[in-house]
Amino acid sequence: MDVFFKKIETYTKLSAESRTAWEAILTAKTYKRGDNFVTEGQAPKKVAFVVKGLFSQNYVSDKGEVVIKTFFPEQRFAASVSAMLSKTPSMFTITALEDTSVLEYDFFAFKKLSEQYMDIATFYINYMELHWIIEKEPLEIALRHDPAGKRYAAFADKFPSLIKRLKKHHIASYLGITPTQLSRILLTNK
Amino acid sequence: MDVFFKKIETYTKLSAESRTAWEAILTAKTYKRGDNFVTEGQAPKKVAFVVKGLFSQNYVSDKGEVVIKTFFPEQRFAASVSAMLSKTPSMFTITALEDTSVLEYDFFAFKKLSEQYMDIATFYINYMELHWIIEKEPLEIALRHDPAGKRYAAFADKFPSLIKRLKKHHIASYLGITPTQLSRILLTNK
DNA sequence: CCAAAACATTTACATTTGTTGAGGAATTGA
DNA sequence: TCAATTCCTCAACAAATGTAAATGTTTTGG
Repeated sequence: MDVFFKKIETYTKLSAESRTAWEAILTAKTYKRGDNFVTEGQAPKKVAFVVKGLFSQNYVSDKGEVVIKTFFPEQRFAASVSAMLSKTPSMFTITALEDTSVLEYDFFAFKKLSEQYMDIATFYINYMELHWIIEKEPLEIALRHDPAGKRYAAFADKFPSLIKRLKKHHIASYLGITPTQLSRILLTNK
Repeated sequence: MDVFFKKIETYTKLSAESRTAWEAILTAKTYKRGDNFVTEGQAPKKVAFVVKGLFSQNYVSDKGEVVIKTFFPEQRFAASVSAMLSKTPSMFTITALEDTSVLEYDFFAFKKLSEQYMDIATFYINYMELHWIIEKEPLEIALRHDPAGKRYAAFADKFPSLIKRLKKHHIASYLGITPTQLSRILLTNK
């Protein structure tokens, strides 16, 4: 539990009441490797803070190709946010790539807290600013402009430890290329 | 001015005080086609609500290739957000593709208002949720997975009026392809 | 209105990436 | 442990996209 609020406070300081209120909606859970936290087609309601382990958020095309959008390692908040916000079935599945223990909470309960406690609203704003804006802007350019080799180098540079934990085909799926192409890239960079 | 607050209220209802406070930091300005609202390398501070006209936000690579990340037509809020948030030089330029009239305000003055007035914080949250999460999630998948022809079709489908206003090379730049390739795609789809 | 600049298309060739299928290595779960 | 499964790499060929250069059209600013 401490690790949770310690992480929260990297976004903004929390009052004691806010902490207590948030604590009240937290539940500890574990997911075995291969388990889904969110399943495509269902309307999700929960956010999972990853204490230990690793989730991926992925889309499966009609042809069965898997495209990974994001990895959620330790201390990240995993959720299919746009599905919750629009209360529609999720286009993504969130899967445990490793045995994963989390602290879960109901997103709408959280939203209510954010309307009640200004510091929780501030957390939410700061979280979105960092992870949905600051981190995504360069990525959007790279996806349009950079060849996969360059995107791999950038990913490896930013998340060296993740690279070691991931299967190659997961990395390929995140880069939007086939395992074949990733093999070629790794050959070239050797 | 009315069109501004009318748009705001599509995100959340605003109290009279909030409106007055926000109104106080608004300035009307115009940009001729080709003018920059934000220039790469500078630390921007302002947000521009587009009343009439069209901006593009683009990145220029070291080789001089232009990659367009977003278009800001009427009633959108144009800004290089991550540069402002992190108070670093912008990696993007925001340019007027047409003669454009805007209502500008200082982003940090706005942030202060959002800490003071809960309804302005709610606007900011709702705005980010819609434009940075709900709209971006499918795009991120498409950029990784869909060939340019399919991305063109999706763009044309979602913004039919924009397609007519834009030069082909701007559309190509938004899709992350060359004008040559866009020509081929348009040939095929004919 | 007109000359200059910007834009769009096409062709030929190069590069990147995808597809399919095969073989061997690593991993896993009973 | 060990058989089954999953994973990785590689080869050969196919498709998508990039590059460069030529040409004709459109737009634009004076």
